[in-house]
Amino acid sequence: MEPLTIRQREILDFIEIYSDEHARPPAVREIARHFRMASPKAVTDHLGALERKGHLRRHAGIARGIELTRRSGGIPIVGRVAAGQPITALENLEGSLDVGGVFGKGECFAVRVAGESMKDAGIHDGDFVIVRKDARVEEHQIAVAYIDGSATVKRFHKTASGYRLDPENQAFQPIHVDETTPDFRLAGRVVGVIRKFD
Amino acid sequence: MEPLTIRQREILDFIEIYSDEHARPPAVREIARHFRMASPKAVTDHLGALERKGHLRRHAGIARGIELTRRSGGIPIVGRVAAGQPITALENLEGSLDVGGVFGKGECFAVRVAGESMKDAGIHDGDFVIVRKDARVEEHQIAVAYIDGSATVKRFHKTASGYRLDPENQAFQPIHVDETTPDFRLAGRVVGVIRKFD
DNA sequence: ACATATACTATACAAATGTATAGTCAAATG
DNA sequence: CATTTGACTATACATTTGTATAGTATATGT
Repeated sequence: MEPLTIRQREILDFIEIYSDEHARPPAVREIARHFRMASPKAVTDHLGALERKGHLRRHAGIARGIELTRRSGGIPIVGRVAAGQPITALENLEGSLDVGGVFGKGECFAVRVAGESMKDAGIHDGDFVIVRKDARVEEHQIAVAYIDGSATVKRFHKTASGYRLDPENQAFQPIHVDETTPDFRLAGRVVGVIRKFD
Repeated sequence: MEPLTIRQREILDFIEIYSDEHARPPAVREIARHFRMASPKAVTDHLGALERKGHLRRHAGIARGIELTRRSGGIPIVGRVAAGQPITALENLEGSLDVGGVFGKGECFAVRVAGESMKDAGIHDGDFVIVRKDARVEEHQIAVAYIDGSATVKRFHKTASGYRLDPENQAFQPIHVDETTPDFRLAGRVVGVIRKFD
């Protein structure tokens, strides 16, 4: 997707925040007022660029006819991850979860948990963990890591030689990560859990 | 809260559905068109009534200035429940949880769990359980019940003399409910759990 | 040097939209 | 039976709002 200019980013952010706060999109002149622009044309030029780059759709003639294309269907659910593919590869998508704003505004995705290796943290087989890509993972926080083609949920620690990924279940062993570990990457921090009954 | 007439309910429903589908509220004349009304005044009369009854707020002079008061912040969070008060009494509200559409469209609320009596079901202290008021509670499902002024999360069973509410933790005892139990009521079925980290 | 894109100002116009006045009809209410 | 309320029609008006034309200035790439 074509990159945004700084100004376009600012305006897109404003539209998102305004939409959240007011439950309706802003009017062209409200955007202009916020950025102290003297002419509505300045805004429509930006809206045209943002529409061309695929970030929003405009409905001609109707008041506040700005429709954001992202946020429309919730966050993607990532399932089992095939070797070598990035964790958010479209091939792995199993649907989406409309979680509203519970888990903040960062870019999130959900992973369906397989197995009971985190049961003492209250994370069970079939649960969805919500992962924030932009959040830094600090010592002792729960994270999703990507090791040699498969995703795993574990508690994160730094060690002398690299990292240690602790399960929360005595029946499982910690995973030690160092320079020799093939294809290790942190996907993001776990910011929540969702379980659905029936 | 003052009850709505059939027509007012229809119009409120339309505004909610339209807002979901378009990510903006409808215009007065769009509502009129949908209901084949010849005058916008018919709609503003209804909007006035809906505003008076607390279901929406209008912002004078601005296009599509209808703000729904319910869905504006997600589902309500109910905390500790004082004796004799209904579980959704305004006095008990501790905020709200914007859960989007994950748990369906029925009327939901969230209860913050206190204690570990359901830990074997993966429901822990501090978790939010999502309760659907309109869902029937069947044998062996998890439900929120309201007993003599306090809310509790338990697994539900019918017995010869009434009901049994089972904890999912051996350290706790089942609760037996019969005709002598004061003020027993099922609040709704638990359709999900949410846990937030940090 | 020239074309192109970004980022605007200034002004104008028409359509979309909120709101109001005046009145009708029927059902509910005291 | 008079009054109120709900649910409208018909019409009008002012504001809000999207959109367009014309033009300026700056930076970027060819």
